[in-house]
Amino acid sequence: MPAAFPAEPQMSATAEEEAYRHVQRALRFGRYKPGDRLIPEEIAAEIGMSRMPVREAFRRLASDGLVVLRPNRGCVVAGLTVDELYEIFEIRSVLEGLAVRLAMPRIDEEEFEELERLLERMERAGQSGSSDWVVRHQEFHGRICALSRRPKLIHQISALHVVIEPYMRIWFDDCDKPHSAREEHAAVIAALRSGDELHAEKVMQDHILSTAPMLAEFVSPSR
Amino acid sequence: MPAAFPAEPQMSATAEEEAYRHVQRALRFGRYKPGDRLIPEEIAAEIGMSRMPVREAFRRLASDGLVVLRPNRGCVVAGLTVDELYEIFEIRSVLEGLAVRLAMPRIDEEEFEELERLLERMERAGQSGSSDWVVRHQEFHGRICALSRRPKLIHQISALHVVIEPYMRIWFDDCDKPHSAREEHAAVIAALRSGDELHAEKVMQDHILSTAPMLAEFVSPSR
DNA sequence: TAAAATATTTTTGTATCCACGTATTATCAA
DNA sequence: TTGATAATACGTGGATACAAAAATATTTTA
Repeated sequence: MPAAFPAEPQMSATAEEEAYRHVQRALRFGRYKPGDRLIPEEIAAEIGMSRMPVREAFRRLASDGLVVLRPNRGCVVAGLTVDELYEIFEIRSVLEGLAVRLAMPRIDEEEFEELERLLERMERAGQSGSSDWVVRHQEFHGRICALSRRPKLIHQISALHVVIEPYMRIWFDDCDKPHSAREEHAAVIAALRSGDELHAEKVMQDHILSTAPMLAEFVSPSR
Repeated sequence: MPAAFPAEPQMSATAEEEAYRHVQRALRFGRYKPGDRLIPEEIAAEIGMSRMPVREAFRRLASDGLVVLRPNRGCVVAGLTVDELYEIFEIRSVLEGLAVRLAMPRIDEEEFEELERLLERMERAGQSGSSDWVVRHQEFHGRICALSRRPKLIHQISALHVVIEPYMRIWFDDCDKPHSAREEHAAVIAALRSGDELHAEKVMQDHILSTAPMLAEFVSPSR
């Protein structure tokens, strides 16, 4: 089974890794809000370790764009402006488009059925209103990306999904109807089945770009 | 003047920043080779600081893919396999293609002339055989990306250029003839001038993908 | 009331210490 | 000799205490 996202839980080897996962998780689920200050001491105490590994984790989180580190001013939860959100969706559109193009030639029937199962799960999560939908949605996109067998590509796309996850949650909670997502994603599968790589790439690009405006209302006006 | 890469030198505010720049620079210029171990103590002594900021810098460098951090085994200079190199070029092709597409509508005559000047500089650096060519080449691509006015996009592309820089240097040193680069880059400018966004995007994509195979011979067989 | 001076809190970095994993070397048996 | 194994040196990951510098908050002064 190729690498996919969301990343499956994994025993954390080092303290830094634990701190990284801990804070990332909190950010993904929106436990910290944009602008919140993250105090190394507090977080260290929370997980039961010293400042050092937490500070190291901050560097990685900053690199991921989840957090902003300003000299002598500490660590603050990053918020996205509307422009930044659009930019991320533009980037996602070409990266996931590429993933689709590369994945296409090697998808077999079994994998198509897997994708359809994932679509089903996403649909069910959506109807039950649980914000599990966001995870299922990531799972669906992650599965397709995984089929490209491009580790770096998968990693980059995954990182972008993490950044937008909090906004996806707010969005989904606010408009709980399963909206047009079902058809859009079904169309992606259909395009994959078509055998036309460039067409499938385009469909994925359009799908991603079409969701950006819907989300845009829910970004924090911060920054 | 919009942000571009290579990043212009900047007073390092923190020790971590200094360590980060120091090691990144060494890696870009190939002072450390893939597989080399980086010992925090040594590097700290080299710059005149303690281990902590160096360790933090390592996390960022690892996040950039310049270095591999394995638990209890420390920090090792990352090397690219041929597959990874190709993957990076695939990613570059769609990201820089996107940058071109977005930049196109807002390029004015002045900026075209600037690009032509940069092309000229690159050409001269190539003829003089100085490995300055690599920097000029980055400058050219960086300028075009900058015109897209997408900070995150620029940042991501820049990070990829840093990763491939050592290989570009080896490549250039080994085949010092100015090869077909001149025409390729002139074609990019021409495509930008054409006013056809999708065509320009395609030209940039093809340009980038065409250089990958030439470089592929020079990747370390390490990993 | 506004500006200046002072105190406080945070952040950043240093120095030092220790437990533990890894790698290397030396030792010993086949 | 050669291969396995034990001893050792080294580096890593982490803790902790401390100092300097910067930012922030508070008080004093004009």
